[in-house]
Amino acid sequence: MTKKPADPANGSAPAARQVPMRDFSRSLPMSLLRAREAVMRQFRPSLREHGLTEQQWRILRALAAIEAVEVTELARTAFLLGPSLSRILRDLEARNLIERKTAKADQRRSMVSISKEGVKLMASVAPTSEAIYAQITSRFGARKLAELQEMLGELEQSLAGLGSADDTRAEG
Amino acid sequence: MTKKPADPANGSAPAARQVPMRDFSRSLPMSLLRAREAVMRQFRPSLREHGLTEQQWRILRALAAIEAVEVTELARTAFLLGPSLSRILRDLEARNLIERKTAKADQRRSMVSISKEGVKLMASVAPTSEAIYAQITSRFGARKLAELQEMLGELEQSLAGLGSADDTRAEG
DNA sequence: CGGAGATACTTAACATGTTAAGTGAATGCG
DNA sequence: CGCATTCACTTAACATGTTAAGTATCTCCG
Repeated sequence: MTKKPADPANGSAPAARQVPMRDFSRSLPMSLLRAREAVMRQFRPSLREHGLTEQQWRILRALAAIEAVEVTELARTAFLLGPSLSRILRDLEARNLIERKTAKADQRRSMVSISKEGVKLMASVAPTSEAIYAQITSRFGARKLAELQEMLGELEQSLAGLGSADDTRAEG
Repeated sequence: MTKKPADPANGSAPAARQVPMRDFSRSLPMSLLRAREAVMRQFRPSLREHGLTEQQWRILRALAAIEAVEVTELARTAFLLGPSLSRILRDLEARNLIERKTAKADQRRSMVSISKEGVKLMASVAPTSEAIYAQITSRFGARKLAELQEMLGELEQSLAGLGSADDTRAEG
């Protein structure tokens, strides 16, 4: 902030092209990000109408399939970090969409389950969500979709255990 | 919050399995999220050592290839929303990693470029970054990687123009 | 020329991502 | 038993994602 030259013809001219790298727009992380965004863009409006975020929806879906889970396992299932999950559960509980009980055997654990209201909300969202998914499948092709997911799974596998030894994140 | 029953044998018992849906852990968004996370986990530690976040690194890389860009085009290139970019540019400018000049012809536009310091930082990060990318490529297979990215691109294409007509997001 | 509308950002507000630290409860071991 | 360690979460702090609103500038048409 010492100076703010308005004259383009001086020493502070852009220092571009000095660090050759791959075209980052074609990097794997970018490809994955763009693809995921393209997919999520289809779902967000519908979720939004029901007052749900993508992550809240993930949690409800994870809970709908089971009786109750510990927070830690829910984090693994919904692929959320502990702190995010903690906040979201607090909000979902305030909205009476989920219920929490401390485990009898281990006072540290808290068992989370979906409430009747939560089930009702899910029931109202699920049809649209399934329809959108079906449309995506039909657009892209069911076979190609299966192939893609197969490759994504392989990618995940091939990188498992490469990062730092301590995986803070939720992964099976 | 009217009641908080501790007794499991009552009407508030978990209401699971009442909304049949696909196993969400196998949904496309989750597959993409997990795959991307597996990839990014490889890069984050290195970036972190250099005091950069993933997004800051994207911006620097986008800037390294050109003389200067408008903020809006940079958003498109780095695939960031305007508000995110606005904040990050403020911080990167404070750290003297980028420079900004108001465009002469149009006072609304601001031209962004990487600074000499920014170039130096990039030069110190790039080797590790490239090495990690090479390792990922080798682990997964160069051919498969190309295939995967091809499919991701096709997925993106097949969904283009499906969402709401007004695409706020940065996309070509 | 002048003001309505469009543009290019920026700010604001709220939710999540990410890492580190904190808290209370369980475990293991001397 | 006593206490250090581990465990299951929660809080805190900072950065980004996401949508809406605000600001300054520019365009264009009457």
